[in-house]
Amino acid sequence: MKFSKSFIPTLKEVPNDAVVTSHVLMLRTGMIRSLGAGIYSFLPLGYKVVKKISEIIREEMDAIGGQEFHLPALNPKEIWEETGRVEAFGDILFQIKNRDYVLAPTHEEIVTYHARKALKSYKELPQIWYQIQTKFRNEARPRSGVIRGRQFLMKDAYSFDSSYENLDSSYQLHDGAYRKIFDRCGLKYFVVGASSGAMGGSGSEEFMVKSDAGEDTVAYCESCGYAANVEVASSKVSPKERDAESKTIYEISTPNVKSIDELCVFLKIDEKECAKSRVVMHDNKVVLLLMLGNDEVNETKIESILGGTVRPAHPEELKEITGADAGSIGPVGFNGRILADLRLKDANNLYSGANKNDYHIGGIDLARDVKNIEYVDLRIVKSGEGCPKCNKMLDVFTAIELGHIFKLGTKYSDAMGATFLDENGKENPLIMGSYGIGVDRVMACFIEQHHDEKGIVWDKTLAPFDIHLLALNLKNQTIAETSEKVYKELQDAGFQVLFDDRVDAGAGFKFNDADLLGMPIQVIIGEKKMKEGKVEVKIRKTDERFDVEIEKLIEFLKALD
RNA sequence: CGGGGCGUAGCGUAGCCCGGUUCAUCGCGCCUGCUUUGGGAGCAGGAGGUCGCAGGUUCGAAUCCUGCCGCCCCGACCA
Repeated sequence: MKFSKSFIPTLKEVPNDAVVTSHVLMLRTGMIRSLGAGIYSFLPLGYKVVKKISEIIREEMDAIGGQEFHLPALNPKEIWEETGRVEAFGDILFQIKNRDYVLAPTHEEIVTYHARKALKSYKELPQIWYQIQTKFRNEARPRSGVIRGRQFLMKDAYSFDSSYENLDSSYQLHDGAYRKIFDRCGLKYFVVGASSGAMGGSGSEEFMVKSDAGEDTVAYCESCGYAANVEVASSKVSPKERDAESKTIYEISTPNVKSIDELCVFLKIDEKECAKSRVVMHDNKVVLLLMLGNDEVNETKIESILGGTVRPAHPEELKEITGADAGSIGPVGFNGRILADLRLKDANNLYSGANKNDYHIGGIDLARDVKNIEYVDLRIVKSGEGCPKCNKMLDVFTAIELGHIFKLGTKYSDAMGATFLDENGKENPLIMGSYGIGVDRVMACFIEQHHDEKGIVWDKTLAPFDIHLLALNLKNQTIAETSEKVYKELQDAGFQVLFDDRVDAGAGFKFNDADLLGMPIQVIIGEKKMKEGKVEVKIRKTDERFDVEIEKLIEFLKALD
């Protein structure tokens, strides 16, 4: 492809409304343009990458027996009503105004619709159906470029099995295929076990990539691979040690002391000697949560312990229940259910609120002074704490979800009456799995992981072109002729070449564009090396440069692979 | 959906508080010509604008007021 004839609108300046690196670079390299919030056009260069990713996905899906479909994005609403998901999706589901259609945000209903009509016998199972297709979700707040859009490309796959054991193997096949896909794409990722949530079913895993642009927070252990959403993650932290002797309980006047930090300063004590109280309402009942020092409460953990939703008590409620305002509340004399974090188990000589404004209590022995206390894991895991599996250091960071695999079970086949006849002629619901990959996210994540201050650094696998050929001064006849010849030879040798043949662009301009676009190899033809019958080969990733005789160029480049 | 910010040429911006002969600024890009060609070139000339939209205040609005639309960020949400 000749640059002069291509539509590759690179930008020198960073567009105003891009913040995330991958978004900035996708705009600057002319791979995408925005059409509205969360809606992007893929330009030729960007679409080349999309096609490369799609091809890798196809190969790996085909390798596990997947069959590619192309299902409509425009769906009759009544099919979605069969599973109750019009309601479940709510505002996320785009609905067509002048006909009863919806724009599909995923395709469980549609594959189940076809399966119910066509799959009748256990002999036809298992089936793996997939497609690479545009999905629509009316996100309240699209962000981070292509990472969270209202329209996006997704590979979605669905498996149909005759038993849960067979579902397990379909699921394992996908797990393997996903690892191959992300490996081949050159992504550094990790796998997080997740609860399947409202999707239903018995198990699921998320394929995640570490990124500041991420929307999930995960705890990850580099050394053993432990990974968990911070909502459910635990860690090894030392509990408050029990002193040999318990002091007697005593009240302290602590005017205007509200926070644990203020209390520590005021009393000249360590935060590990303090028990922090938080009061929440659950099912109209009061629950006091007790944490060591400044440990933070994990809302998700409480909700799974208590069941149902929990909200913080209002200031008025606090006053009524405890007799004090936030900052002076404590477990001693508290009338209600008390949950304490495991770190506080049977601790003594603690300081906490006195349930009386401007007073705290010292010398608390939880075993002695507080009755009916339940010890559970309530903490939010922090970076640097011990991995629950191997005790090495945990890292806590945000991550982007690239892929998700679910064991669905019979949620959709039950709702829609998709059944098959087993060996005994008995009718059973199809047992399903569902498996998704965000194709544009793969692209964005690759860029997040593979760039430097000059631009993108592609690997050969996903690069839009293998080689960026730069002819520096095309007004020089020799260079013009040589570069044209080299361009042909490289293509004949099977390389995909982007040939910067722009006559009026200066050398520096071309170098910078080449570094920005980031093809793995640059072949530079200029007067300097030309005199010796040589061209320069530059490796984008390492900035290594080689002077190569023109006749030996192809041979040299092939050896690089 | 709550909070914040922004909207001036393709991109990035100045002007807005304090309305009027700096009122539409500057840089990049674009077009023409010449020069230049190993790290985002130089000179000369040129094109490009309903100042997001609608209303209002005023003799006069990019500037003040109201409403709407759009975009970005934080949060909530996220099968």
